Amino acid sequence: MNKEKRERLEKAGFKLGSVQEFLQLTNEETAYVEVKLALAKTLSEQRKKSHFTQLSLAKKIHSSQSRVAKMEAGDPSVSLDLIVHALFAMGCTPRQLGSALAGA
Amino acid sequence: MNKEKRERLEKAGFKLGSVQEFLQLTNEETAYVEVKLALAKTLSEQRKKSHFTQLSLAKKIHSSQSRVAKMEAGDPSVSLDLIVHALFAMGCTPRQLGSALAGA
DNA sequence: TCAGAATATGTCAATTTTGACATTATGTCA
DNA sequence: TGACATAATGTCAAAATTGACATATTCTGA
Repeated sequence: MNKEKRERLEKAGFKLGSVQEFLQLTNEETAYVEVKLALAKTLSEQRKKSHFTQLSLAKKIHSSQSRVAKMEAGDPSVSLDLIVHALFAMGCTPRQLGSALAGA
Repeated sequence: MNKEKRERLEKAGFKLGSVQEFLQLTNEETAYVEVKLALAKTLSEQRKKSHFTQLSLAKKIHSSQSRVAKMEAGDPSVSLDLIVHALFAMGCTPRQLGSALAGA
């Protein structure tokens, strides 16, 4: 959108900048959540494939069963870092992470 | 390795479990760092491609120039979450993240 | 060579994430 | 059914991450 059109619209009362920003933020947030959920799902699958319980995985990465449950649920309180660490502990390769993300 | 062999080796003084654990932890850490650096590099490239300065990117994601510099350096004090958020702000798709990781 | 823009580095209070724990829910098998 | 393993949910103090700031360094034209 060019400057003139923006100025016309904003003069007409449209808070266009902030709407755009809002939409962009929600899109970013959507993408972030999708990535988190894709990794969470991969972790759950990989853990079961490796015949680990949430508790045994927790021990392996020096965490707790409840936190592993939250990882696999994609809970807002867990970081991507934690999920990624867990995935590597379950034997995933960076390439596998890449595949998981491609499907997000 | 089976239980008997492990017990023989441990009786002989090998702290096998912990050595294995140590090696595994360092491998996990290596993979994690590789992933972080791959994303950091992608962010730096994508930012330049989008003609943003570290400062303008910082504004866009409500962060600061210094933190963006640390993101692009893969500094230990920045989380994957922050880098991923920045990547999405620069217009990356989850699929692009996947490609970046595949090359890690 | 200089000035200004861009980037890097160090620090810190405030916010967020963490492991741990308690408890509840859901399977699962005899 | 009931005992037991596994998984889900809520809470919280401790630990890690964050934006902000100050400052230093590097880059880039003129």
